[in-house]
Amino acid sequence: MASDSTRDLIVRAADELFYQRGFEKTSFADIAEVVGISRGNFYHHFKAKDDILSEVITLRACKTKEMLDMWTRNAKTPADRLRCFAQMLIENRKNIQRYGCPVGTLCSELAKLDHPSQGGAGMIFGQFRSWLREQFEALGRGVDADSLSMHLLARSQGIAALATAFHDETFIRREVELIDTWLDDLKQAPIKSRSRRAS
Amino acid sequence: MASDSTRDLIVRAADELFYQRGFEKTSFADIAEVVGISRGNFYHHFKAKDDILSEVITLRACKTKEMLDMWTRNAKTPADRLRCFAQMLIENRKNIQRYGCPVGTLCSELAKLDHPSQGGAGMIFGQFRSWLREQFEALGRGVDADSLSMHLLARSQGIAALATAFHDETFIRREVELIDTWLDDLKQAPIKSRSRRAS
DNA sequence: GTCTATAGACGGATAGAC
DNA sequence: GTCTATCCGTCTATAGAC
Repeated sequence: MASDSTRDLIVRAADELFYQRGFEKTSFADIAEVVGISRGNFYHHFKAKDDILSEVITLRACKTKEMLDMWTRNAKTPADRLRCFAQMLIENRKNIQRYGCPVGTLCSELAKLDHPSQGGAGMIFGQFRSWLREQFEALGRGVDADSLSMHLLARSQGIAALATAFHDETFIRREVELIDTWLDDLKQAPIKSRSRRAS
Repeated sequence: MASDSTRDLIVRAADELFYQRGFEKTSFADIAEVVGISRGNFYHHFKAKDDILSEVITLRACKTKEMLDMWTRNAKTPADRLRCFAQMLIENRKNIQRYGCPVGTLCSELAKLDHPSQGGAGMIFGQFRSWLREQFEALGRGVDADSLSMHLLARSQGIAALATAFHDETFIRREVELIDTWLDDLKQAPIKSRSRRAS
């Protein structure tokens, strides 16, 4: 994975550029310039731009798995693991304010392009969704674990979106704190997430 | 605003295409084809693509104002008005699942392009933010009205982002119901939004 | 004659593909 | 390195209103 082959260098450079400039806006020349190879050399490794995108998605899926595994190892309780997820927003706050969430913005762009790799990008969301669901299940939320997972995932996406628009770091910290509070309340309160409306 | 002048036809067509395909991907030829005019004709009305974007943002700001005014008129209580906002996600669910939130995706794209109109697009978020804050203030939340406004705005953005990725209409409805419940709880509970961590 | 709307052709630049 | 397609932006020409 951390190989230094030209092919891997291309994928890693494309990964970064797709995030910072978007898929459509990133040209072969941009990637070649970063890697330090000629454009002609390119088609020796990838015959089309879409092929690079596929590999970038695979790379991101691998990095996501590594991160989730690390959280699973380092944090001992499900609640702490969920807090790791929320904390990610603070750790990556600079990039999020500039470029948004790497997964969310890629999915959004590919959706508008109606690109074949839409589903692949969405699977990275699926990785988070499954991992979060496992944590909520371990927290004794067997019934609505998936709903809670999607809810938390959505909150993180919303925070990223507004952080990009308003460039407000305080907002990120405040919302992450709200998530932590929500997780605390979740442990005490019984099943409450859906149900009941006052009307 | 609802004029049929060629200029307005261009702006309205661009508005739709920017939403569906993205700003970068939409070409003059695309817009001209929809409007039914020649490309050469274009530059009599707009001398650059960025000028169209500016007008599209202005148009969207106007439409947003009209919508907010309508909610203010039609719903009598602040709580009902806030529910109108959440309900918007359900009403626009089809388009949201396909293209995401018009405001969020435009802001995200312009941020990656580092486009001069970034701020203009962000101002549409600002319209929602101000209007929501007014409702929370009217609800007796003078202190944290802006935080609550940003929180609700973020939730709506997160819902839109995941709805696009997973194409799940049930998820949208469930999350909107959660927002309604949250609004109900807000009326009863005193100031609770920030504060207190267990740790 | 002047002004405006429209059309179409041209050129420079760039991107993707080979 | 080249080839082709596309796109942005400019230029010129035409037609009608006033």
